[in-house]
Amino acid sequence: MKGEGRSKEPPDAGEVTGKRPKRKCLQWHPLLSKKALDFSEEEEEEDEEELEKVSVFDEEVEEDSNEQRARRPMNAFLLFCKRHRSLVRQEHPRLDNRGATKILADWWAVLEPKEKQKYTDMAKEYKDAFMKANPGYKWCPTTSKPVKSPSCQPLSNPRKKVWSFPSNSSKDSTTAKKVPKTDSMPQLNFAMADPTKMGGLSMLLLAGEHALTNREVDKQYKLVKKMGNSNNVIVCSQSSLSMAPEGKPCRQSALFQLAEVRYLSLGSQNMCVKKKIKKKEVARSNDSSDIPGSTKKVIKKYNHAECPHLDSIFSTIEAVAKGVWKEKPKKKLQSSPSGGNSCLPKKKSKPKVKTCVKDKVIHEDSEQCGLYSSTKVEMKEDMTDVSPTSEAEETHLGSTDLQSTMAGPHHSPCTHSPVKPKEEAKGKERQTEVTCESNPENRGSRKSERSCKGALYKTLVSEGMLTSLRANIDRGKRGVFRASDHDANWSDDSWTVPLVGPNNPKKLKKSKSKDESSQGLGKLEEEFEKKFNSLPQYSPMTFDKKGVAVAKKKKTESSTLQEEASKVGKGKSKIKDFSTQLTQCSFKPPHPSHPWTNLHLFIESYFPHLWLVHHDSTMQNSTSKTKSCAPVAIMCPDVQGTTSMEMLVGSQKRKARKTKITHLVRTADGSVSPAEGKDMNQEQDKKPLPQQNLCNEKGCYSNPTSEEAERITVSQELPAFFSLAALAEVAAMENVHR
DNA sequence: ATGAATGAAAC
DNA sequence: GTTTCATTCAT
Repeated sequence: MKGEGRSKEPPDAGEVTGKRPKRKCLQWHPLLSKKALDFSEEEEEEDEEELEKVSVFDEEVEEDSNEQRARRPMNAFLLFCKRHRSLVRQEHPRLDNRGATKILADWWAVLEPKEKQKYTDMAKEYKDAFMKANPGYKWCPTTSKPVKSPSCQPLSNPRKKVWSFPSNSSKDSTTAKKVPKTDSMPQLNFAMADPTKMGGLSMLLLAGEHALTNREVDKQYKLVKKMGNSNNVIVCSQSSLSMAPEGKPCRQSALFQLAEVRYLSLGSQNMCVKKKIKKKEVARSNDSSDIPGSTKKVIKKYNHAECPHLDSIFSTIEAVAKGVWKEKPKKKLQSSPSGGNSCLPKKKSKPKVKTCVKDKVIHEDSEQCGLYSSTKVEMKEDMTDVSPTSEAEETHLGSTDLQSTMAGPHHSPCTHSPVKPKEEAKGKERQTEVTCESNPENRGSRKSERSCKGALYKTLVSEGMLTSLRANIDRGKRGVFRASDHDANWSDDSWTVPLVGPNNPKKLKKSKSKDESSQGLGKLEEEFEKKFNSLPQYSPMTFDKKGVAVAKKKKTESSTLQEEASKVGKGKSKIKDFSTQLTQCSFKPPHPSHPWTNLHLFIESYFPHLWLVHHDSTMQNSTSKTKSCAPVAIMCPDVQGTTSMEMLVGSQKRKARKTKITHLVRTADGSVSPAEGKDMNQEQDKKPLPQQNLCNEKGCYSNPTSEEAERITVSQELPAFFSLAALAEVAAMENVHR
């Protein structure tokens, strides 16, 4: 087992294709170098390393430090997304994230530079801080080959450095060298601690995060291990909690505090480590499942981290222990309990795993901590001690935190106790500016959670709390509002909405999980949150207006269209595959008899943002032209980006990846069908499809024949734009008949 | 795990 | 130019 991990390494390192390393690479390095215990291959950067290290305790090889890989800082757009996504969701509850992202992109596009400024500034600050904290950080870790940067590599092992965490990767030239052996931490801390630089909370955050994650964690783990983890864990969580409140007074000092804490050695408590455990990891750990340590570690992490929510955590842990974690569990069935053992999946066998998961879930429900074997025991311990406290604390903190953190004038609305979301919902109705959204998400320091988010999220989903709840809400709301307005009260509140049923464990859990996140945060995170929250949040209305304005404006300057069209025609055309989008929307084709108006409604409901544009610009076009290519065009930005696309603000700048491109090909029978494959591009280039359904010089689609249209309508497999076109066609025809 | 967007960085 | 990966979270 131990050895195995290593075996993997060679391939990665050895073969450098020249391409950037993929995720795989990430997984690789930490253990390998060391000894890779059982984990042999770690999946992801973060967590594993820690785990492993722990095991190692004696010596930490530098690699340990490396293992952890810091996450890239968010860019302006991402910050914007994070800040506004909830708003978008409020407006369009139906939309899934992808759709929301599109809208966000549109919004972003229409924002004036000035308005973007804050975001870009923050992004920059964030980045700078990050880089300071992580001197040698590479965005894209080089594979085996070190890039040019000196920071990276150690001669001895090129691969080891790959990940480039600052701490270890630190530059050789500077002091870094010693860091690895002794304690890399100190340096980092200091750097961060530097008052002059402290200005950016982001920096603080990063620094703190980073430092903690790497070294601190290791240390903690070690300590814990020695001491007996369960207790430690508890302690940690408590301490962190207690500190939170007190910390608020001085934000700037947060960093310092962290540093202090660390150095005190206190022992373990330092704040929260936020790492997410990847499934793979889990799986691996599982392999080694026999080893109690692994489980423990996991548990610990969670506690510290932002995942206070014990229940979910436990379940996750359990899953991890089993090695099943990754799978999505369906709760419905339960298999025999014994099954648990049987499923130790080293690999991911889906079916089996599922079963296991189910078992787990069930167990939990029934006995909360029904774990298996060794894991079980430990878990219990932790739980007993922790649960009560943590829970109470959580709640408490939850509100407290919010207030202190959110303090911002505008945030007030958000500060509500989790318990009563409803009220807010009412008031909230359109107050986009306030940002309730920040509340749930931000407040929770979602961001930091990123690390654990994946796991947590999965857990939630698996438990059915998240998805189902959300879906239900959506649905319900939809039913009510749907036609009328999209104001949608449905907002983030709904998330909190636990109201649904206090009794219901699921709900509770859910709400809890949120709270937990908030509470779990460290000060640093809080700071970050603050800053983040201070970013302007623009109301949807604003964007709508802008969008319209832009559209109009663009419309006036139609000249560009031509260009685009020609461009497309040249063969550069790459078509995005919208079919997925459509399908995602649980698209239901309107009844053929639907009149145009209905069609519009339909479109609007499914593609709100598109509709927006369409409304404005396209419609007119359609009037003049007999054919309604407008909607189609809208659907297919890249291609006929021409007309309508132009109006669309933003997005579509990027070309679709080759892999994602769907090409239309006329088949022998004359029908059009999507073709996949890389070759398609070439084909397209060679044979311009303008003649086909795509677009003609004017940038308009030729309409499919009615027959074709119908056929298409039936099968949803076809690219969205075709489907829409077909729909439109059908609808139009029907209308005419009437 | 995927994808949807933008953007920064590394190729 | 292309590819990764940052964010979120429904699927």
